[in-house]
Amino acid sequence: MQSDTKPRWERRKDARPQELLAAALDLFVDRGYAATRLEDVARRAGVSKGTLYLYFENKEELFKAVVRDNIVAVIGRAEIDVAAADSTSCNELLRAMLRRWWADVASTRASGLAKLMVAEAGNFPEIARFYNEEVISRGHALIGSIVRRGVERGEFMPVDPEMMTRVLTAPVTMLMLWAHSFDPCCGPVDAEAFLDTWLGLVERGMARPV
Amino acid sequence: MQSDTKPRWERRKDARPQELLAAALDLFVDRGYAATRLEDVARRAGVSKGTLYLYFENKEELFKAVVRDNIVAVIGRAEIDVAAADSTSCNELLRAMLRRWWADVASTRASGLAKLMVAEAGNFPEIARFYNEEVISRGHALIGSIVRRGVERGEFMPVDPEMMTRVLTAPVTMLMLWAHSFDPCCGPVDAEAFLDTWLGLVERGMARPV
Amino acid sequence: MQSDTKPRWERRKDARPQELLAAALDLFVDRGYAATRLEDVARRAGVSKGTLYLYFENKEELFKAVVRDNIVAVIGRAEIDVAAADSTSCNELLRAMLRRWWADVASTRASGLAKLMVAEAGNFPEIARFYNEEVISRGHALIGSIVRRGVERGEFMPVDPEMMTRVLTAPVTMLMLWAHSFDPCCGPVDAEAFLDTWLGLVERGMARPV
Amino acid sequence: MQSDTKPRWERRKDARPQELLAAALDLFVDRGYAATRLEDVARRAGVSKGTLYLYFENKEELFKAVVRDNIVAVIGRAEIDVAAADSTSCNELLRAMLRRWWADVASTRASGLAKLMVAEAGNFPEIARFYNEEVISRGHALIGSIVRRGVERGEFMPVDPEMMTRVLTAPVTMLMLWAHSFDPCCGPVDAEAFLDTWLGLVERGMARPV
DNA sequence: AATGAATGAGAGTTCATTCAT
DNA sequence: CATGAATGAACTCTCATTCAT
Repeated sequence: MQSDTKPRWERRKDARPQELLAAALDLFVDRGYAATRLEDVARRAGVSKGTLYLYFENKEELFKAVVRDNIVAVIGRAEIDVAAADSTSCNELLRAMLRRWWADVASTRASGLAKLMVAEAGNFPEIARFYNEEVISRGHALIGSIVRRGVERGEFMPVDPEMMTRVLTAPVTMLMLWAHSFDPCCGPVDAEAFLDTWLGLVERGMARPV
Repeated sequence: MQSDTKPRWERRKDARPQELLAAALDLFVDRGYAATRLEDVARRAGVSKGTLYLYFENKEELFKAVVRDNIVAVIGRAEIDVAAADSTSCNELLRAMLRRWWADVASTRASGLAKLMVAEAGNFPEIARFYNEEVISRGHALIGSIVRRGVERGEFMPVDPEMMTRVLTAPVTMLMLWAHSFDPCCGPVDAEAFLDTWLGLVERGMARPV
Repeated sequence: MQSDTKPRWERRKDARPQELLAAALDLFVDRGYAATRLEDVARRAGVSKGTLYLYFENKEELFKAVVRDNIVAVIGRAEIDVAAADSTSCNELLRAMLRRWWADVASTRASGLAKLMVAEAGNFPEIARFYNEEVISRGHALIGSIVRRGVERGEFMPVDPEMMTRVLTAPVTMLMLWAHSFDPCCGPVDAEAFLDTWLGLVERGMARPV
Repeated sequence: MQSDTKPRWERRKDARPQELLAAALDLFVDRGYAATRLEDVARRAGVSKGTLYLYFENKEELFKAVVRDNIVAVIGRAEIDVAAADSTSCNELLRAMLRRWWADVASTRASGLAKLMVAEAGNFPEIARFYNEEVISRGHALIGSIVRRGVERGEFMPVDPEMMTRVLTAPVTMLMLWAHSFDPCCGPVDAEAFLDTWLGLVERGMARPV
């Protein structure tokens, strides 16, 4: 369909943003915000420095776009599923959501964004607020609704749903953070075993019944 | 408390490295490694940019010194206490250690080190390994010994001590990280309520006994 | 007025260079050569950036074309009129020419060219020389011929016609320059009042006492 | 007093701003704002690019500083002299001021700023306003006060002082503009002859017949 | 003829590091 | 010891110009 002699623009405008976002995600995640050079992002996406600026206004906007691009769809789908799962036991639903979070986000490259946000929240309060509203709050609301339902139905102990939600999400978040901080240099955590242990604890606690 | 034989400026001189390390810790924690300007560190310590180089070879060495300097002896004391607390119930001991960690480290300025390490471990593998050995591993060993003892004595459910240790420490670690990332711009977490909820869950889980 | 044999887009095509020149004049006048972006010129002319290069080799050539294109035939007509006005009093003729200059050029958009040339003459000596020959010199010759005639006929004081010509044109030129520099941000000058004051001074200062 | 082996900083901090301002004036004047590279300014001042930023926040601030540095003192002194010259004839005073303006500003390198302001007023409305207030308005007020006094005393024809002031300053301003636009490529104007012609015209045109 | 995606040299700006004083 | 002026490499961002479509 096309001669291969001078493929100056092999790819299409439509694909560029995604290619750039993918490249940016990779580099931001493993070098951090400041250490990521836009020229490297461009090169990894197979374009030149200037091209990047056709699609993103500046480095900060690129960063925001990466954050947006890697979190919205996942949360959106999860919200729908939870709303539809009224008949499932809350315990089952909670376990399913936490495992799904792991499978869909935490075990993927996108988990690096969590570390990135922890690292850069101080430098980008605006993005931190954005991430808090679009990711953390929505995630908490999702888990929180399950906890609340479970408490109301008498499936769960009578706990403070807000706090319990933070507690419930913390270990999975830590799994994400380890993956992009200590794991690479101090050996990886066995995530499956960790999750099993964690979900077991959630279900029944540490104390041995007498 | 301090000998008065030395003239004032010499006493100042001895304090310089500590003042610089303190200033550097604050800024590294707030802004991350790359975004921290040495000029700001110097100014905060009340000296000039050039003076900093009399005490630290370069930015990287300063960073390493900050990490090394802030690995305090808290763990050492805790290790002794745990070894001595043979008669205490493991449940009590575990709760005590987690609360103590919170009180002595996580709620203090030193907690910033945790965020710093999570943020920069990828860029400083060597120092991450060092931190892992001196802090994380020792902390895990400490908590792990309690868990193992509890399991052996039949106080705790038969869990994998290694994994359970990671699980047990994760929420408190998250509390430290939040304090230096999202808290400043998205409102603080109520740490006391969080800890209570967390320790409650650890003891008995979510499921309501029938 | 225009043949309808050509289809619409071809008529458009013929108009393109003029549309581009008009857009370029506006922007060059407002922002100067360097600060004018070719993309803005193209957009203002309703075409794409690439199209501009079909008509002009590069930015410099566009600039030169703008200057050349805007050197209108006004002077030519004025030259004829002056030659024909042998019987008019030189004072009347001089006043008429200065007012006409104002009415036909200085008060119109074309006056921007003067500002542009003052601003960019240093960077484009070649085009400055061209402008000098085609506009300034001819304009000076025109006014100069009236002055010389007036002096010869004893209507005017015995002045140096060359110098007096420069003097006579300066205030009207300034009016043109103000219109495209300070007027937009510091409020416009009342041109009519200015001209009246100016011509009054000229009349009293030029006329030979009887 | 000082060995000449390693004269890394030959000049003092105190002298730097002036050296940089002088270099910047030269380059801004003959290349225009945009075409002046800060590296060239620095090199001409004998320092490196970075040093420039120790003294001026950015290019725009440097530009403003150049404008400020080259106009204030002159106008200030003239204001004092005019206020003190109450007994001089207004005609004499006016001629003296115009000649002095020529001698102190218009014939010097600083006159390039007038051209620069005309060229860049559109791009820097803020500086244009500043220049208008600090230079043009003050200059006009100065000349205007002489005109008004002359009219009141019956030395001058009954003219509108505001307008006449603009008229009176226009030719000298044009002299400044020519010097930095057409003169270099089309041959210089004989400023002395021009001024004589101009002042002659002014004298005859302003003086009230007895 | 027209488009607009792509390029890459070039300019402004920052900051770790040096060193004469 | 302490200073802070000076440096220059490195990075972000711009825009004239090209060229496949």
